[in-house]
Amino acid sequence: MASSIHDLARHLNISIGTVSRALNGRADVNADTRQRVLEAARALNYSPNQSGRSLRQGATQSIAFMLQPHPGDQEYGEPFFIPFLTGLQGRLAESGLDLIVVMGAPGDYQQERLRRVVETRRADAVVLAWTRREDERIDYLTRAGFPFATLGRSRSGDKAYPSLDLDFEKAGADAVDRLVARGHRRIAAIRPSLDLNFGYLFLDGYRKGLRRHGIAVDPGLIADGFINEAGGYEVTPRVMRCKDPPTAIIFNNDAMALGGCKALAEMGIKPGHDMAVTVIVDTPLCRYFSPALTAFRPALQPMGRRLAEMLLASLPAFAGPEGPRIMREVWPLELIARDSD
Amino acid sequence: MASSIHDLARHLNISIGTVSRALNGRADVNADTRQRVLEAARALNYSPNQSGRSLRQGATQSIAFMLQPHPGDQEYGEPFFIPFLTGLQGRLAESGLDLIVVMGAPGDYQQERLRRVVETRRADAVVLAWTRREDERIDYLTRAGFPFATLGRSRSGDKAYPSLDLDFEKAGADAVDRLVARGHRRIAAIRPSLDLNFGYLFLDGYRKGLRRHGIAVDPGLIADGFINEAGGYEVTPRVMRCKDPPTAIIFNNDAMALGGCKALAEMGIKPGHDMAVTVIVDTPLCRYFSPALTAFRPALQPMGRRLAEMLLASLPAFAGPEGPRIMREVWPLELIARDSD
DNA sequence: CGTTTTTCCGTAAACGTTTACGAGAACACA
DNA sequence: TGTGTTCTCGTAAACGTTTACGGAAAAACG
Repeated sequence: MASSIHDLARHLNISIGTVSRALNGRADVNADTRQRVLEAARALNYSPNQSGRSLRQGATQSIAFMLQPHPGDQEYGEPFFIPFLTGLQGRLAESGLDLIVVMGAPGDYQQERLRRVVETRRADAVVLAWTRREDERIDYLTRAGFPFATLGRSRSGDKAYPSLDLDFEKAGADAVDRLVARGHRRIAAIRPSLDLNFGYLFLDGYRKGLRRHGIAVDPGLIADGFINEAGGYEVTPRVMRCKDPPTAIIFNNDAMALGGCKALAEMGIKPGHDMAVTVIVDTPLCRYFSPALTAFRPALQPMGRRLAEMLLASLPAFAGPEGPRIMREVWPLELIARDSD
Repeated sequence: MASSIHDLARHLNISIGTVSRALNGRADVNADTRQRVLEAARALNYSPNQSGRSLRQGATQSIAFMLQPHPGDQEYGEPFFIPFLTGLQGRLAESGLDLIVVMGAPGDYQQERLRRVVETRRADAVVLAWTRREDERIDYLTRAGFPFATLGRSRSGDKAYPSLDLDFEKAGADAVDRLVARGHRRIAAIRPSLDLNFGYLFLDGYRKGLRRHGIAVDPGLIADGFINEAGGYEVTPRVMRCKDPPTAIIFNNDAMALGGCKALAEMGIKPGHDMAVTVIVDTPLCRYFSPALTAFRPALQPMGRRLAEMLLASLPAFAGPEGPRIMREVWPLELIARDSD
């Protein structure tokens, strides 16, 4: 079934070396022979065996994205990543690279899968998401000298890898600004309890926003919960039990916001009416929820493209004339005002 | 960086053949030597180079899932697949197989990507979703003799591949039953316009359901639209312009339902009040939409596991003692009654 | 002790590529 | 014609594995 370069060579009565050179566009092959080789390749439906090629070249021509379902995602997962991956794959394909998405089991946080990908050299580089403040994966990859890029930052000092993140800090501050402008002074912040770095960035922005308006930060208005609906449901009552309860809540995650709204509803509090609700990363759920939730939206597909470019620029084999470059970018989130605040 | 089997052999002063046999658990190696090999492998942090192994064995130990963003999915994608993939990967991992998700560009319908995966032998089998009634991918894979399984059926007669599908026919009929029981006689059906097979199955069930109750099928109550929100928005008014308009609509897709509800709202029609709305495949959007949409829910994660099992059973290298078996299953959808009907 | 069997291991080929090297032929130039 | 250069191609090694084969040593058996 599989036609190899040997079949091609035999069919054309030339050596496999010449066939390979012709196929790979090397200079030292007669224009006429190259033509014949290309035609024969088409005719015999030849395409190079990736294993053979990878083995010889020491490169797999593919980039791995580590996709990690959160333990809570029993029924449906993150719609977040699909457009990001679409952008990523689009740019990678332009450079002849395949994108493979490596799934891990929920909750094992990728260490095992990641090691497997790296050690068996299944990909030439990896892309990580859900970066944590202290990220073992980043440490591991740096130690192993394996190329990677991240969607999101970590706290780690060394900046030896490309990364693209959203400006959660600014979004947090902007959300506060907006709420203050609408008359709120008691503003709560609810974020994921995991070590996810964006949770810290968000909180920094939230605090900065409050300070800008001379509002004291009340620890009673800040709460952490598991990053899903149940987490939001569980933790929202906590800030409501504050002696001086909030009139507005900023949720750092859409699922948590939905859980929070459910809790509020059970307390007889109506979002958009008795309580202003803002969520930091917009998803379709925010748009369709009732009331539609005011949210900050990322440009996912362009981000995917951009991170691919940054990764490529950091790889010697793909970097331009100036050689490998490491870039870090922070992209803005766009406020989508809706009905919940 | 990468320690090879040669390093191991040199370090232990034995031949690479023995090392390989020890690692692969073959019988003809001394228990003592095996022990030493395993320890050394641990110590030197050895793991086999996948390219070398694949080349020699002619198998990559990985299964590809073709993930295809629809052209309409600009901002967010299908949350549908993540739990399915979680189940799939979980079962595959138990057999030592990696799951790689191959992304394609939106709209090219996988032909190119699929060919690439198959011809460069990047995976040992593939899993397809979004099966069409006449599916070129299935034809191609059958012709190429490449192992695969599908989530969904196609019309094609030969059943030489494992497939798992949802019982859209029964769901369509059940939806009609339920609506009739609630007093509706004018029931519309809106489904995707692409050749997606589930659209046909759904419509068959819908018709069967109507007939069961002696209701004539009115072509004016059936409409096709693009499988996204815009499609639902565009096509819903069409059935409303029917001379005897429907009092209920069954949508074959969540996004189309949301677009349809938007169109209804603009006509001053309130789902759950002036119009019963049912959607065939439930997603979180259905749950959070207002009114919450009555929907039929699939058991995605178990389906993923099961399809993995079926695929494995069809592969000679993994089939049990009875040899390769081809299975086809159709799973029920569970009715989740909510507020929209 | 001789013979057969078993246990264990080394040798080497093979998987499908790419590529360094060298060599023959053609060509240019004097 | 002799020499140097350029084109073009074949040869063979290498990438890291697995595995068929054979052989030496040990064990079993008479």
